[in-house]
Amino acid sequence: MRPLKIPKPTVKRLAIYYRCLTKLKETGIDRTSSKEMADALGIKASQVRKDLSYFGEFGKRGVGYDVDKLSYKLKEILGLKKNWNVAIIGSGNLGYAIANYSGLEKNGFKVVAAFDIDEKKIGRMIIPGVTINKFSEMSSIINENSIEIAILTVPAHESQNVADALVKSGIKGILNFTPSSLSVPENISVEDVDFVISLKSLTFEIASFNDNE
Amino acid sequence: MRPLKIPKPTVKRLAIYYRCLTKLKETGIDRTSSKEMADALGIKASQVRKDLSYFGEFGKRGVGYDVDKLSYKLKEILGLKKNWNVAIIGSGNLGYAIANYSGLEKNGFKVVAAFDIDEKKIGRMIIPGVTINKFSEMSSIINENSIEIAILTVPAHESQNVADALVKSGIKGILNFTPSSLSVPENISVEDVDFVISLKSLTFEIASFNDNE
DNA sequence: ACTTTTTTGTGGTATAATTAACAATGTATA
DNA sequence: TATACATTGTTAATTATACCACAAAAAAGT
Repeated sequence: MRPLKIPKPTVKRLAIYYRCLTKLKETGIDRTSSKEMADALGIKASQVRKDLSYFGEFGKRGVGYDVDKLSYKLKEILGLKKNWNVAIIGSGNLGYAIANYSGLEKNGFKVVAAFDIDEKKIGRMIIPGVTINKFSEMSSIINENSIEIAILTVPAHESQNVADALVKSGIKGILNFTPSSLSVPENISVEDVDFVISLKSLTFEIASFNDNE
Repeated sequence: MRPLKIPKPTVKRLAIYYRCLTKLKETGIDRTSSKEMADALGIKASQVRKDLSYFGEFGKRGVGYDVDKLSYKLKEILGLKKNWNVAIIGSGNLGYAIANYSGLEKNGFKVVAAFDIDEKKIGRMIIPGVTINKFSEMSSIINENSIEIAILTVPAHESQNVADALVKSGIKGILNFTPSSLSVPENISVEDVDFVISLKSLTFEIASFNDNE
């Protein structure tokens, strides 16, 4: 039982600290400080310490943090001590690209199933060893493979229906690449990844910068 | 010259309202309200009104908003009245998937150039009519085609170097798909899209939910 | 042993974002 | 025309997040 309410931005940063520590480890550095990490990430040292303080005391005053130890703690906090089986729902270009992204395996996420509605794609492999299945088999395959996370890359107009089916199949979290706001029960987590929205934030900033010069 | 400081979350939501209005338009609805939009998006009506109020008065009291008019206003605010030329930097799976994503063209973003370091890829087409070029040609091609936005999908260890080159080439904004915090001059906008971080937010939530039950 | 330097963890403060509340305004209708 | 209802724009209140400042602790130097 952990502290009840952790700010969302804090969670995102914890994942970023974890990545930062992994990089330090690779570089052979085994001790760091809140300042060093903060500078590398373009944030304030106090922010780093505050974020960590929600979960315990991981450093030594006057010294800093042991890279290995802090890294392990964050791994634990983020739920990354186990490997996660994920399914790709919608095996178009984007689904394919994500399934083949090396960062997934490297971070403990294993693509163990893929689905599509297109008859032509059924039976093909999305990554070596993982064939694309029909939606009708989704529920059973998700259960048989203990898949807890779905990566949703279907067309927008199908997203809510598919999400409903996923929830019924017992999925715990959805990484939503579709441009729809999904409604799901409150015990199901959804994370939206919407790069068109990000592009438009970009155009807003570029356009207003020009306006203001 | 517009109101100086608009909250970042507001900008993101403006883009979401714009999409919501586009959908309403397609459905043939020509009038809406802050409540209707808010409910569709799972937020509060007062949030919608507050966000819009930074830019003017677009509705009629007692009545609501004209879908067409508000949609046009948001298009204007977001800098979407013009079409934007974008370049794909790094033509791997992800770059390919993004270049071929129909949502880009639909929203006024045109992929007019692509780049890669891999000799085998140079000369191939990333989308019909757009061939992949060497990095060495980046600067001239960006200038000749008035490209203001770069979509960065190179491997992490190259991202800062490439970003520096992009800035030198006169790019205005970078959509950063790499897991690095880029440092750029303050007149350059960067938007990070990092779905591994989002995945880890998911595992955090799923794991802590289990802990707390 | 004492002083200086470093850096953490944290309580309090400042800033930012969201939400509520309501007067102002427009529509519908009896 | 008067009354009830709907919905905006905006100010005020609340909540959330980020930042600062400093005591506590550890190490290093004198």
